[in-house]
Amino acid sequence: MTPHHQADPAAPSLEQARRQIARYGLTADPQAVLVAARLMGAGARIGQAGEVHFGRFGLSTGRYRLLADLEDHGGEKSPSQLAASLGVSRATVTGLVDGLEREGLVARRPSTEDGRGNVVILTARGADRLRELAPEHFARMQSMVEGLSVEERTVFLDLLARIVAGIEALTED
Amino acid sequence: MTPHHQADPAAPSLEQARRQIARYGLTADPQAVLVAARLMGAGARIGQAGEVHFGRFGLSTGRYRLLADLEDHGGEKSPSQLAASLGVSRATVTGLVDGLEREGLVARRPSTEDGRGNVVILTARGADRLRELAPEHFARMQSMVEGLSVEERTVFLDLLARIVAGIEALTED
DNA sequence: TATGAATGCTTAGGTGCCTAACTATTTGGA
DNA sequence: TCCAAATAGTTAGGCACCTAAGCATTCATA
Repeated sequence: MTPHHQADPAAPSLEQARRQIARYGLTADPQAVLVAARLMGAGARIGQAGEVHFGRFGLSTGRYRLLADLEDHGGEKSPSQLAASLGVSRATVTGLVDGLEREGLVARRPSTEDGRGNVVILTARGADRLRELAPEHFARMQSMVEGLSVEERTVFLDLLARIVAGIEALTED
Repeated sequence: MTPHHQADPAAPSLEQARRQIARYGLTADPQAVLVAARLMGAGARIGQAGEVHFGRFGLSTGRYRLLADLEDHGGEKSPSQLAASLGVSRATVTGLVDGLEREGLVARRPSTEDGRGNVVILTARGADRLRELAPEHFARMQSMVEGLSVEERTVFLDLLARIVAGIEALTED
């Protein structure tokens, strides 16, 4: 490793934050900005790693979440409900269901109660897929946070929740 | 708020984690799995919020990062260098530069040293854009983490770095 | 010196996510 | 009762990201 090796793009330095703030004569706290920047970088990293992880099982993060949510609800749910519980738009659910249906992991049935509505059901093949990936999935999830003790994980959960609550500062107004 | 209001999709519960693990007779630690799941959810949330945030200034997260990186290096850098420091593929840089060039925020010039290479330069318009968005950008970044004290932020940075180091557990092998 | 390997960038095609607009159906109020 | 508003789902178009494959140019070496 040379003294000038490439810095981790997900981990901007405090110096960098200080420099950026100074350039425009602002008064923001460099440490606070650094935390925000690191979190954004970590978020991107985690997202990409998640796609690789679920890709092993022929799924994506979105498709896995839809499948798991379906299983958690007796294997049957409307697209609108799925959109609400996954926190994505209905259009995204349409796309996810299209892909999962193509692979036979879910199926669409017209709703018996509402002529406008559909119901997405988990097929046997879909349930199988979830069962097959579970051991490796949970093992890897667990090893990801193995660098922290139980106490540290508790602290982390608390701090993370409080920052997540602050995310709306980015979007509000 | 009703007693059965929709749970935050980014915040799965410990109960949910326990249930999923139990369903397949596994022995994973529910708390560890919860931390991993919450982090993945937070990552997605932050990513979306970032797009909204930068969208205010006619940019995206990727385009902002490219612009800021360019400014940090004297306003001139090759696509390959940009890809390395942003942590994305060269193909992605091509797309980002295409968009930024269309809006006149950067320009492409052939490299004088390497006939194969380009140099991306920050235009005056691009530097203006960065200067205009800086006050609001840093203010919002700061408010995002305002729920934490300085000491808590330090702890958070440490814990986050150690979990980020564990991300490769999701991808390795 | 000539040629194959490495490098720089773009293109093509895929996925996920979004918003906005469109169709079909249901619901509710004048 | 009837018609407008709300709701369910899809489609269309956009952006960011990826990998793989394609050119062009430069480098290294036989």
